[in-house]
Amino acid sequence: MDLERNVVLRGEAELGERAGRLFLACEEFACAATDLTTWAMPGHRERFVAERCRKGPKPVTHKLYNPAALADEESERHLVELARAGAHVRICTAALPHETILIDRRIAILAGPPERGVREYTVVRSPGVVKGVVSLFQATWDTSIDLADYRRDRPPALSDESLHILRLLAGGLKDEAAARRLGMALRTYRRRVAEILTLLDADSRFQAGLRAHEYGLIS
Amino acid sequence: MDLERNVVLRGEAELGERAGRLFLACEEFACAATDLTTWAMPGHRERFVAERCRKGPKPVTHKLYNPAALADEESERHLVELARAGAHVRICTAALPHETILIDRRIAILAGPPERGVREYTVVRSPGVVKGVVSLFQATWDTSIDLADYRRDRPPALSDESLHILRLLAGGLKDEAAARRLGMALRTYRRRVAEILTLLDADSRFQAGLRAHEYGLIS
DNA sequence: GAACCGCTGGCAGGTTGCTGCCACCGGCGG
DNA sequence: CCGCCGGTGGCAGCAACCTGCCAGCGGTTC
Repeated sequence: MDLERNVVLRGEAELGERAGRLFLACEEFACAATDLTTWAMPGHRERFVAERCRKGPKPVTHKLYNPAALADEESERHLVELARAGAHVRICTAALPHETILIDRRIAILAGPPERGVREYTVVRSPGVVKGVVSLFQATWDTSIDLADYRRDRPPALSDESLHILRLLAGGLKDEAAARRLGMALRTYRRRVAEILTLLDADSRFQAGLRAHEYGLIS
Repeated sequence: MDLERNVVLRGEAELGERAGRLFLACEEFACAATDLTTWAMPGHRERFVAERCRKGPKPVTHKLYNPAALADEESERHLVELARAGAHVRICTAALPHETILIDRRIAILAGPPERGVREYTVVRSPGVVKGVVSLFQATWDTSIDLADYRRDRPPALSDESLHILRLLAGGLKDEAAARRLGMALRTYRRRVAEILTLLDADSRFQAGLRAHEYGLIS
């Protein structure tokens, strides 16, 4: 294979099909993106993740995002769970110039702007180019801040529903009563509570109450 | 019996023996005191309370205390539990001139200053005197503030141990681990936590965490 | 010393909270 | 139409937490 020949893929579907296998058997994985929608690949990503879990040891993973990646509750929780699963996650306040994936420091995938709704992805193997991209990534990484540190100072973005649940918890309601109040099943309510605990980095409900007030989410 | 003849009792023991039965079968009970030590009657009070419970309906109870009555954790918890049991409790910021008990608006017991460690109690039945005392009590009561309102604005007085427990809870430790850390049994630890919840007026640990931070008891 | 008292801690049985599993449903794309 | 996917909710089993009961222990009083 000609390392100097770049391959251009159009759309996430093609990216998933043609480059998917690259994600499976790698030892080092790095990516940079403004938010989580970039590499979403609906219907593909989940399968990759599941398959990679089965395969063996997780790759060392570095993920770099703009603050937009934790603008809403769901995204933020996703990041937190990534970090909890062992990935290194950092937040970069400067706009990320080009969304990028790096695999084993050998392959780079650069995303272009969307054209007529479809984005182009360029797969680069050229050692010279990849080395340059890696070093740029590294520089950006070094000046970025760890997710945990970044999150420590600011309250998580919570949906109205989550805030409502916090108020019910603050009112001392049992799960049973609170769920009824919200017109949802007990199971779902507890799911919500668990998600909130995750966002608040709380190991117990006591801690959650503490943090909630600390962040001014209640009063 | 000559209603105008006052009876003077010396010491709490004599008070308990001679006046104890008065507490048992009353419908209305009111008392005013600076703190909880006043009418402690160690060894007697418990029996009265237990017996009165067995007897029948609780009397309507009004208790008036100085802020000193919630200076320490144990006293405050006692007041909270009184209130929870149905007693009306108010806090009077002015010094209570004379510690007083009123029974069914018919009998007044006034406590004098201690003499050689022993206090004198005067049991008054004179309708004129009692009426006057009742109206004075009523006036003081009216200008005093309900326990719940009084407590709402200020943090409860917590012992060092309780604060330590709060820190452990804030650290997200499980009861098991926290108890071990404190070198106490699980049962005792949970007792402590329950006591703290009572003082914080919390129905759940979430609420407790909230209040703890609200009162600035953590950071 | 004996009786008493408050506190402790073990135990047991209950409630509440947590979570993995799976069936179901509604929306969406093919 | 079908299949897929994300979200929901029932269920079951477990973990955590809550409490009443009681025996034991050390300190106080008589």
